[in-house]
Amino acid sequence: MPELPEVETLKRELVVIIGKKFQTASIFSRELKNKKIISVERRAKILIISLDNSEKLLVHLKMTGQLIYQPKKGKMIIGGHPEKNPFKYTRAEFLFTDNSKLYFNDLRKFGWIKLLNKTESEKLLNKHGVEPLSKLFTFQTFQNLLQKYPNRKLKQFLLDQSLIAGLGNIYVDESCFLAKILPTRIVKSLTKPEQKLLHTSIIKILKLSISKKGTSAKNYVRSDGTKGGFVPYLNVYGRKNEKCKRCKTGVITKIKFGGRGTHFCNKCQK
DNA sequence: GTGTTTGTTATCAA
DNA sequence: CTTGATAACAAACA
Repeated sequence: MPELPEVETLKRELVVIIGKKFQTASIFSRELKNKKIISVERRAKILIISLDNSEKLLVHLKMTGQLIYQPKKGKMIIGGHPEKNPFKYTRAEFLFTDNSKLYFNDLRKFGWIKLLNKTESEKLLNKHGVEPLSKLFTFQTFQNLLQKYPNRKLKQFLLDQSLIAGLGNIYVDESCFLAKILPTRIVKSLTKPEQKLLHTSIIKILKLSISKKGTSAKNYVRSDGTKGGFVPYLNVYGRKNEKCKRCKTGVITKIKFGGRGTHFCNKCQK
């Protein structure tokens, strides 16, 4: 599930396409032809590819999207295996004038690519809340948000993209684990030390995952098709019935909560 | 055939 | 206004 660290990884890897010019494209072909890419950025879980005419390609991978860059003579390795070309689930492909390519694959078709002008893209991006890795995400900011929605369940609060941008199911569960707080808690029940710990835990877990190039739990892969390296560092997600790495006595419990798979240690998260 | 997986939006209800 | 629940989208997998 591409969340902030996964999209951030792609953003950093895709600096290679900055300066390239579109030769052909399977979507928006007329609009993109001969346009040059001037930047690649990220906001929330959205990748932003800016063009030299102030329009932007916005990419959301949703659950199973992939963005794969193929250098001129590069070989494609997907999930450790050489992949047939073209991919089975390619939804769009872009050819640059130097014959390198960018593929957008998406098995479940929830992902999207939009070509928007400045106003439209700003409107869409501004719906999102604070970037948790920006310096705007201070403890004060976090506390103000918590106070604004006292009756929400913690997990629903953290998943709300309009409040804090970029957390998804994996990193919400992992952040709560680090902070030793149950995701099922009501926001207003958090003590100030818990709020503080949760705030730093969110930042810590996101940074750590980015340093490992994200979590390849299912379909997510890096821009060269290889997997991210964060799975061994997961403490709760995908570890149902396994022993807690921290307290060594608890068991990772998985429940359905707010319609989502929710993981926590039944001993050391309170 | 059934349930599960999840990001986001829409819709309805209390 | 807040919150919560459900469906919708879609396809694979157990």
